[in-house]
Amino acid sequence: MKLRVRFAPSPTGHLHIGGARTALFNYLLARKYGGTFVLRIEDTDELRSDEKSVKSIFSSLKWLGLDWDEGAMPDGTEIGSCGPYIQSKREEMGIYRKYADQLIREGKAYHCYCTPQELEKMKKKAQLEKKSLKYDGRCRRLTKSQIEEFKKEGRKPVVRFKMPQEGKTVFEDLIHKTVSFENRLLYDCVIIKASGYPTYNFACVIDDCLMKITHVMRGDDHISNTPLQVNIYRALGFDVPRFAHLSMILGPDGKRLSKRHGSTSVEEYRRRGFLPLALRNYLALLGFSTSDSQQLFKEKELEEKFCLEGCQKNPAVFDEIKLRWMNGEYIRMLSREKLFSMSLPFLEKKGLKVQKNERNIEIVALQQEKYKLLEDVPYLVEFFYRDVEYASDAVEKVLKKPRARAILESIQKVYREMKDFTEKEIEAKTREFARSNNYKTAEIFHPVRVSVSGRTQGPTLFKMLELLGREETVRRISIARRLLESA
RNA sequence: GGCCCCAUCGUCUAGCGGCCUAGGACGCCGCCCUCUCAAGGCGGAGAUCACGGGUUCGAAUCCCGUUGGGGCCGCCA
Repeated sequence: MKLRVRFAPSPTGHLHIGGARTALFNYLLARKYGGTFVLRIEDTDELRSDEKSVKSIFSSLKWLGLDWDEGAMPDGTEIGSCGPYIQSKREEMGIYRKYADQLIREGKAYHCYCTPQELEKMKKKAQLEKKSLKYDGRCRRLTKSQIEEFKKEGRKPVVRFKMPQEGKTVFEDLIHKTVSFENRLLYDCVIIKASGYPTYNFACVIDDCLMKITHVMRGDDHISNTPLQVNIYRALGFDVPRFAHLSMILGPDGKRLSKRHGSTSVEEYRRRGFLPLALRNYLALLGFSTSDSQQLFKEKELEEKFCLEGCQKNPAVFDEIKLRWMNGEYIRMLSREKLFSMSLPFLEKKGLKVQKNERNIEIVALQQEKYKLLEDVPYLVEFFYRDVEYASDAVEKVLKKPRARAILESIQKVYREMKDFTEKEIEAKTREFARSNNYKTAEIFHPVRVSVSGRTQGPTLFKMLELLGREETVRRISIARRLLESA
């Protein structure tokens, strides 16, 4: 049987890091074994689901390069023969209702007329008596007259699934091995809400079955849902799929990753200049590793090396420092042209309108090894395009050195008289100047650097001057000299 | 509180009974390279394998317990 996996987000916000990791692992598993990766939208929460989130999730998945073979597509169409792939549409078709009715007919489910307030009271009471908080199943055996009474009151019932009350529900998890639950601790969960919508646990089972999903890979916060679902599969006479529960991703404080830990949506990482392949690589290493603990994976290499055996049971702390390192690695692997085009939006955001030409490509590439994020690019290149802002520490520590004034005056003259203002020539002339005047090279290099860039750190000096051009170099040295005179 | 899951350097992890005086990666420190900053190269610190019992000739690896952390306990998914 061909492997089929799915990613089934609920559209209640942007794609979260944890969701992205789940999607990635499903994608990798499908690619590795030549299976099918299905995308299903679980929008059965009528209040919180919205179209905007669907769009955002699509765009994040697409950005990460996690293409799906089947399911809802960004243009509103659907691919595949198991559709619709959006649960609200499936609900409209009465798919869930049909199976719920079947269960009721077979005596495996029943109507429950308890109101939320009554359930709340029940829970409070149980709490006081230190009993289990689960629903007590009181509506399992309602008399005809009781039902009439409720109907007269206008109560809208939910449908509850009759959970077995003895024995154990056991399943083999591909990552956790055998997981077992006592049935008497399970409870009759709601499968159809009063609104007529299915609950997650029900819709999920129906759809995974109808969509012929063979492997359900998801976060291990779903482990406790699994016995419920297994029993629903069985009651319906469905085959139970294989489960693989992935460990959680935690924040630095060891708590489940959430907004208060900083950026948590893929969208934010994109905005900050992380590269999709870098994020993908990093995410893959949260809960997966090869036997040689490989860190960096080339394109397609993850698809080849991914396997369930390499998946981790224990939770992983999300380490942005390591992600940044990895992002730097990926930025360094970019071609100059690619680096430039990817940097453009970030330059524009900072008000730098930069044409695509050889000079500008070179300017951006000049400090390629320094960027950790694309967001770093504008700051590191801005002085090429804007008036220099002299950093105070640079002025104090370098420009105000006793001999700097005289040196700047002389070297400016040298530059002014040069014919070919090229990297090689500038270096030759500058070194020659140092030698004949008995200066240490550093005495010249540093003030020149600060003069043209305003900073003590920057690209390699002579290339920087060449790119700035003779005019601009000379002009900036003048500005620096004037600054010193007025100081 | 009940149930479930988990437990190797600060972090991600290798390890699946002897090769482990525990390997790699990030981060940290030092040195080298060098026009600065990076990048790169080399080296270092960093884990009594949570703790306690077993099993075994032998345990980070298997079993039990304890502790700690996390998850779930919704007409949310």
